[in-house]
Amino acid sequence: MDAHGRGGSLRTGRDEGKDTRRGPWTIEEDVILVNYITIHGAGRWNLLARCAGLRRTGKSCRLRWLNYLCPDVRRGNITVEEQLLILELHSRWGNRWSKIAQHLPGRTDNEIKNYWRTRVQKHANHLKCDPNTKQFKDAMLHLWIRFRAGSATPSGSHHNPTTTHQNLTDGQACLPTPAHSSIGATSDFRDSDFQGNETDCQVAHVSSLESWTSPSGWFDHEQNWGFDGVTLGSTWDMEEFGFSQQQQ
DNA sequence: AAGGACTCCAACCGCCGACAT
DNA sequence: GATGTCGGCGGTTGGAGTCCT
Repeated sequence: MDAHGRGGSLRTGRDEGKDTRRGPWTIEEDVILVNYITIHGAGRWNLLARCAGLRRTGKSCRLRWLNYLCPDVRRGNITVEEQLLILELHSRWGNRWSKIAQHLPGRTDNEIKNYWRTRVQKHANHLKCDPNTKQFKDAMLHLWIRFRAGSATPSGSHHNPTTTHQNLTDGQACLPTPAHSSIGATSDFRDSDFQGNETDCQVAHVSSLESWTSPSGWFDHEQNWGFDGVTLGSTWDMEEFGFSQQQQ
C-alpha cells in the first residue's frame, strides 16, 4: 500500500464526511454499482454513491462505470484499424482523449490514453520520430501492410468487405461494429514489429498498391481514409503514399 | 527457478467549466 | 456576483502480470 492509500484502504473522505474506500474495486462493489445503475440509471454520481451504499466517491463510481462496468465498453486488444485511427485523430486533436474516444465506439478515453502513452510513444521513441509525423504514420501503415501480407488479416478474421460507411456525421469515424471486432485477438503491432526497422520511419515501402484493400472497408473506392466525406488529412491519401514509394 | 526489468492498465489526483443556490 | 457542488477531462502513479537473463 502506498502513501496515497491505494490497495483498498480506507481514509476519511473530505466530501462525504465518512470513511471512503479507495483502491481496486471488489466484485461486491461492482455488483452494487451495476445493480443500482440498472435500476436508477447513471448520473448524479455523488448521490448515487451515497444511495447505493458504496463507500466511494462519486468520481470513483463514475470512473469505474465508464471505464469498466458499462456494457458498451469493449474489452480486448486495440485493433490495428483502431490504432491507425487513433494515430490520425491524435494528429488532429492532440491529447483530447475524450474527443478521440468518441470516434472509437466502446473504447474509453482512459484506454486510449493508456495505449498512447504505453505503446505509441514508446514506438515513436524507438523509431526516433514524433508520433504525429507523416513518417511515423507511414511506418505504421507499412507495418500494417506487412502484417496483412502475412497469413492473417490485422484484425483477426473479421474483415468484412461488405462493411459500408454508416450514416456518419461530419468527422465521424467509420469503424467496424463491435460484432465484427476481434475482442481478444492479438492484432496490434508489438515491439518486435519495430525492432531494427528505423528505416521504416523514413520511407514507407509499398510493393503493390494495386493489391491494397482496406482494413474492414476503411478506405473507400478512392482510397481515402475512412471518414465519410472527409479525407483525414492529406498525409494519409494514397497519392502521398505513392510519393513515399518514389523516395526509396 | 529466481529475481530484476519491463509493460500494461486501473484508479487516483488536480484542475476547470457548468450549474445551482 | 459570490460561493459551493458536481461532472468531466487530462496527467500521473503504482500494483500486477509478463518477459528476460
